[in-house]
Amino acid sequence: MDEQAVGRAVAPGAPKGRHDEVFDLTESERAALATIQGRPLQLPRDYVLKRDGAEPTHLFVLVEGWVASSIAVVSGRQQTVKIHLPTDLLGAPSLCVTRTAECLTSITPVTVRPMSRADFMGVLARFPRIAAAQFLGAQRERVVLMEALALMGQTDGAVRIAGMLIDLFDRLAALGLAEHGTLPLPLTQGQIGDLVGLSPVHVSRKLGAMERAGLIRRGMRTITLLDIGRLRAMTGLPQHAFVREPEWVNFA
Amino acid sequence: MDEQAVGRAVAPGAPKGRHDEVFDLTESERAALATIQGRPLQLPRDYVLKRDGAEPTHLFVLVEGWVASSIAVVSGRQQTVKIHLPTDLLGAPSLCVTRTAECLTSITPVTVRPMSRADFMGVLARFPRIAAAQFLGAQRERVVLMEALALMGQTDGAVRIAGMLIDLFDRLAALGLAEHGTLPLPLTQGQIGDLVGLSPVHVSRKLGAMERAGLIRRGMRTITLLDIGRLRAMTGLPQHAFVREPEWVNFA
DNA sequence: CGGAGTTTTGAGGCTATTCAAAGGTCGTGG
DNA sequence: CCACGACCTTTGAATAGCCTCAAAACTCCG
Repeated sequence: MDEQAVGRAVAPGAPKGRHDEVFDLTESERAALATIQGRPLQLPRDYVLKRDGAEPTHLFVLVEGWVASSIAVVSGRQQTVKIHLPTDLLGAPSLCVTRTAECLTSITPVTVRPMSRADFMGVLARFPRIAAAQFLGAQRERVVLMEALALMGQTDGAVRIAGMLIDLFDRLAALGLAEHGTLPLPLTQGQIGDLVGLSPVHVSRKLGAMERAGLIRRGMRTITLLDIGRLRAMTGLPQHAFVREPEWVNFA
Repeated sequence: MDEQAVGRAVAPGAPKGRHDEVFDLTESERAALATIQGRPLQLPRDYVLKRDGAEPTHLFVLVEGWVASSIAVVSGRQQTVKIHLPTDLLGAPSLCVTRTAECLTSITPVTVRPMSRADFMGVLARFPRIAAAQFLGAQRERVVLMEALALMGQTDGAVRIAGMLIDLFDRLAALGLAEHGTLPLPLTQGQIGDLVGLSPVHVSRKLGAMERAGLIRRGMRTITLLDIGRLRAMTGLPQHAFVREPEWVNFA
């Protein structure tokens, strides 16, 4: 029933992206989102897009590459709370505070398009469907964070690594960037440690053990999940179906 | 310049609450939120308001009492991801999924008002300021979760307990329910363990050590923070100022 | 007063950490 | 093109933090 969608042309200035996740947007909605985005910016690896403590004047749309969002705690340690992938909106959590809560750092070379917070909120005010989609998108991020917190608090290192791999696999697969269980993994073991709350040394040990157990196979900056079902079962978390065009949302 | 607000009467059906956190709402906005809420429901302690896996057909506004939101992981363990306090909106994260992600359980006897998700989304569609406020409120929850995740992943048990106490204190103080560092704490040590990712036994040891160190004093179902500054410094996290009536949000 | 649930304390074991050093990989400059 | 240096990964050994099991003391409520 959706066959014609396959060949549907996408207007050049208004690409289909994360904003269409909940509702199929109209041309004018898509155009509004496109016009408030600045020119694409290319940035090298390990570039700090936004330092925590700064004033959150604008957001970014991630076009290409990976970006880590992290929070510094006591004694020089930091937790990476999210790996952002292409089409993600960067910096939204800090809209609610006067000084940025998270530090955004590129993991790979990246392309981003900046967007002023005033322009973004203006679009939300004028387009109720976009506002609803962004509200539900923020709730989705809450669910992801809640489950990450559950793994961090209640499970051991191997399970947390499994959870991270499953999360990245699902999101990359949705972007068409992971096939047959193989995904790019441009993270050092230290960066994986920041993500799952382990020391680099222990990440090395656990990855080695998981490879010997036949759960994964490691390549150069890639990793293959050999038993996705078993990795998912290790976490004990459900695989969520996210809402699309819910019938309980109506716009007069 | 806001003097007259002090004596402003509040319409009985439309109390000032969490929804006014970002913007001072108009009477019609407040009325719209009030009319979609069902009759107050009184529920006993340890009552499951919403089991994870169910269909998320409605939300609750918490009027009175404490409610835990938790997620079950492998092997019978569960992580409490948030303690909800009066005026909180319950169940919003699950709006984005087809089966509820979190389990809501009352910690104390509670009063809640149910609200259908369709009615709630209808109000968001009709009132852009409410939609913007809810969007920013969801981002605020993201920041709170990100910081909880950072503590869970990177710090030891004493720091995580300190973070939990500071969070509860700040939120209870904003409600006028904590004075001079003393707050009600109707949680068992097992429930605290679910919240900070420790066993009940270890919670007991750490609380004892913190009391001996002069950081806290324990009463019957209350706790007194004797050195809030030091407890806050232990976490290494900033004390956020959340936005109120930001000048970068305009409604035509 | 009795009983269920909660808190405290002790002992032993497991997970993960730190420190340390060796081996690999990659990019860069000679 | 090779050699070097920086960074990353792996492995070992000793230690710290937390868990489980277990039992005793306490609290609260019926």
